[in-house]
Amino acid sequence: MTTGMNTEYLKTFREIARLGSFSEVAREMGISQPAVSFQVQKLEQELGIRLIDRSQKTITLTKAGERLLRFAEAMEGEREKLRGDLEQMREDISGDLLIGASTIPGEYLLPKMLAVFKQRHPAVKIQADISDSVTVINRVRDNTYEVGFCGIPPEGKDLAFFKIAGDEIIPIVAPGHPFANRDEVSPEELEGEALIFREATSGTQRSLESLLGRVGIDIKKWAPQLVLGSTRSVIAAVSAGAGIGFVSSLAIKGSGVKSARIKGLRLTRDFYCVYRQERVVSRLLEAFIDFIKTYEKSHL
Amino acid sequence: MTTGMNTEYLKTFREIARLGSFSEVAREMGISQPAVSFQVQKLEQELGIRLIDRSQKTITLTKAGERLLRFAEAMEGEREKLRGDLEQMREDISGDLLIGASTIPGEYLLPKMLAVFKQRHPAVKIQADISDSVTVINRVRDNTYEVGFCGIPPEGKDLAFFKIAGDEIIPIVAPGHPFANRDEVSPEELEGEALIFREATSGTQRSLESLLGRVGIDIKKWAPQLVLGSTRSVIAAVSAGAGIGFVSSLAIKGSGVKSARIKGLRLTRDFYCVYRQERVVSRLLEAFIDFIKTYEKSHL
DNA sequence: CTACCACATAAAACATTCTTATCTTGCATA
DNA sequence: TATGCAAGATAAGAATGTTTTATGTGGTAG
Repeated sequence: MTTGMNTEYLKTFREIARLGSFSEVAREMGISQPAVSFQVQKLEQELGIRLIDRSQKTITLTKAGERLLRFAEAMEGEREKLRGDLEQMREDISGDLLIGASTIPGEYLLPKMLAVFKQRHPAVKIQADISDSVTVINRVRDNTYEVGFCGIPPEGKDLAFFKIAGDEIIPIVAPGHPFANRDEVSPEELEGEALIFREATSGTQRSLESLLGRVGIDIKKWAPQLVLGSTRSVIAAVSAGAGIGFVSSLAIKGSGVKSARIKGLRLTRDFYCVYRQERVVSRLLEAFIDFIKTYEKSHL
Repeated sequence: MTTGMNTEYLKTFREIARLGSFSEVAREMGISQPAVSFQVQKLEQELGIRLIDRSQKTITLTKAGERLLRFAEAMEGEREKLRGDLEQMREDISGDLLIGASTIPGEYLLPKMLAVFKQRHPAVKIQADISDSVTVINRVRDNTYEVGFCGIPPEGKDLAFFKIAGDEIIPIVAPGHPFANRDEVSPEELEGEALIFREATSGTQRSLESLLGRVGIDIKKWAPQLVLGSTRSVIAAVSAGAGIGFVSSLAIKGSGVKSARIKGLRLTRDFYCVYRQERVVSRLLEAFIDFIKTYEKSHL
């Protein structure tokens, strides 16, 4: 109903008071000039009184505008104090956290998340071990790790889990490769190419095998050109023009390789956060799980 | 980018603290329960900390929640003070205002507007005279009225004006009349009916005549059954079954008569607010004109 | 157990706010 | 005065945000 006065509008208003120009505020705040006009109009409407006299070349706050400015500044001060206090409360959360993660989540998902968490709770010490999904789940179960991140959901009621991200395994090629500018390639076409696999025990390779197996394709019959020990080495080999690799979509951004799609097929899988089902958890663990759960929502 | 913390969310939060239940707050505030959940989530996201513990049957504020509550209350207090001070400033606008208005604006548009203005500026005394459009304009020009409302735009550069509302002259009949349930009637059909006109000098009658004249219809050839002296009497006569009247669409709501439409024809006109073009105007007049200009925007 | 109550989640409807494009006005310059 | 420029206003459509409706989930009491 009433649109409500929000911190953003008040900030705009303070900037107008400071800079004395709508356009300049717009530039400074990275929004368009009409957006500034709009916000001022909204404030004036909500308060039922003119705040800024813009009939002359130079704009001036009205008396009411001056009053609102004081309010906006008081408000900002309170807001700052609030921020500080909440910061403090977050610092109260401290201790050590031992995490296990499988390769893809550990290398491509966790680093950013842990950095944000660490910034939010500076007093926390985190150690993250990287292994494979099965090991992660076992170590969470036996309480070696307090939390784990893996590519397969755990079984049994002793462990709780939730999905943290979706992923897709996609074929990649060097930019000069014939497939580089094609949206889709057919499974038959792949068979004739120089393929680069991961070792058979890797989670990615196993997912690839089982996902293709579901649609009747047996990749064991495809003779790989190379078998490499990590996602990074596959990407490096592909970049060097050694052939076609299959890697997690999460791993390729910024690597310069080109991705394709297999016709009629999405090789998707999910990653999970796993922890022991218990009534009592440490405040730290609770905060961490909570953070992971809401991470996606609050970071784009 | 950030959605910003607005007064509405904080109000919801205070209500939650007071009532201890999302659902109840939803009922009380006339919104749905998911809307309440949503707002709390937004707050928690923005502040990056859990505010309400809702894992048990009864919900409790966390420490951070308690802190936010104090903030919300301080905020509300400041907001209240601001409201009071602005109120005060509005009261500083005082004096007398003499307004002229033609019939339709004077009877159907102004009453509500003046009531709202009066509430906002209690120290102002307003007198509104009702006459016809031409008189209104003349009296504004000679400074008898400070502002005028009329159905025709003024000529000459000494007067400023702007549109305040659009209107349509439409045929009306009693609910039992053969035209009552028809969307449209043709001009020919009208000619044969018992017609009720206003006197020839009325603004409505003149608009009717000129608007129909433009499409080649000369209503002087239509013999009216009755010629009445006011919009209200036309409506009364129509209600009594005396025939077909032509009145402003603004005048008929709640009167019980049925409106029709003349095929292929919209008899539209606008109403204007008129005042003298001067550099210096009284604060009262400025506030009044400003209010009228923004009235439409801020009241639905 | 089972029913119920309270909060969470999802999808779609709905509303607000922003951007782009264009207009108007005042002022400075020629 | 014309002419151009800079600042703000306005309009229409795009992009976001918020709410609703419908449904899921879990805890608690009977």
